[in-house]
Amino acid sequence: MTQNAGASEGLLFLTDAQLRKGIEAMFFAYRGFTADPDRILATLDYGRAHHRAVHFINRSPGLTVSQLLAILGVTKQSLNRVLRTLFEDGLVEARVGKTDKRERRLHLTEKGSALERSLSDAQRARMRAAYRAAGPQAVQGFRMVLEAMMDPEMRRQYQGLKEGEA
Amino acid sequence: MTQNAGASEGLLFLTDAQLRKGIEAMFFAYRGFTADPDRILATLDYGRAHHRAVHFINRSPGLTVSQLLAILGVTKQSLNRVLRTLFEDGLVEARVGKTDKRERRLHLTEKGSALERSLSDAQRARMRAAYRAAGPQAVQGFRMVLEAMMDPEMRRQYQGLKEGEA
DNA sequence: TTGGAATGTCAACAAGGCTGACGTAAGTTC
DNA sequence: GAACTTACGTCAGCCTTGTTGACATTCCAA
Repeated sequence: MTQNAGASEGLLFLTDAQLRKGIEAMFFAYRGFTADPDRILATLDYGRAHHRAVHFINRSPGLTVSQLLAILGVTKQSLNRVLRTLFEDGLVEARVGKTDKRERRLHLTEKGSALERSLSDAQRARMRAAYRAAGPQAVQGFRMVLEAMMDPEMRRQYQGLKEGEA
Repeated sequence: MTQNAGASEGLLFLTDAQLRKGIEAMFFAYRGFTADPDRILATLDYGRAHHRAVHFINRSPGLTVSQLLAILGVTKQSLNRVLRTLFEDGLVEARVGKTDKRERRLHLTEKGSALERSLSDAQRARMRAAYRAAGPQAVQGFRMVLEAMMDPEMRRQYQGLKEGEA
């Protein structure tokens, strides 16, 4: 079991135990991944749903409600509840679409941007630390495996902004 | 901002855009990660909470309620709701501790094992596919980054069964 | 003009978190 | 042996975030 590598191709290490280890790694790491933003959000009476909305509005300013819906994969009723509080609290504003007036283009206000920054700063700090600890090689692999794990539709969303600036 | 790489050591690639890409990778990949079990669970009227419980009971048969509590990081009331249905449905059984009779050692029944297998088969299949697509190198890195992303306490849980067989 | 798309909204419900309070059995300590 | 603590369960109530179903409005497009 120790190192029965070198079998054929590169499928060697795919024992059930190895795979289970990967599964648990996802589980525990995701907890860490959300822990810092969660702490900030809790003090502000927001939840992860707000975080996600703010994140993607920041990523793609001017996106429409239905685009956001597709990214988040929730029902419009669910999203609307969240968006409403973000409007009310002045974190997000909606501008009527120029060509199609039915659309509501979503943008962060200054206040919304500030929250987004504080959340993503925290999350980036952890990500940065993990990257540093693991090294450049590892980061490549990390991204490759995660990308391969996505549903094709989500992979498209992920690559949407592509290497826009990455 | 474009490519101010090559700075010092290996921190070169840690632009905010790169980090954000990593953050989104986690988000979208986690969705894929849970998608297959979720589908199975839905048909059985169970949820992720049940999955998690079953997973860790399978991993460490005979663990106590408080150990499970520590791993899952939820309140006992919350866990109990889930455990109760698992008892009622005959998926999990509790045996009184030998040395300490206050403890309830948790075990999967045959039925519980069957569910666990069906869930983890699905999840492993996806993990296996992702690993294959990404290659051996990548898997190493994937695990390293995830591990570095965990809270120390969780990392201990993760390493608890350590390379028990991995 | 008519159908469908984009959006919002009301209502009701469920899962799965949480807190607080209380109870019981069984170890542990003095 | 009394008193404290631990392991666990339970009742009650609350919150967030997801769901379905139904219905209304506005506007684009054929």
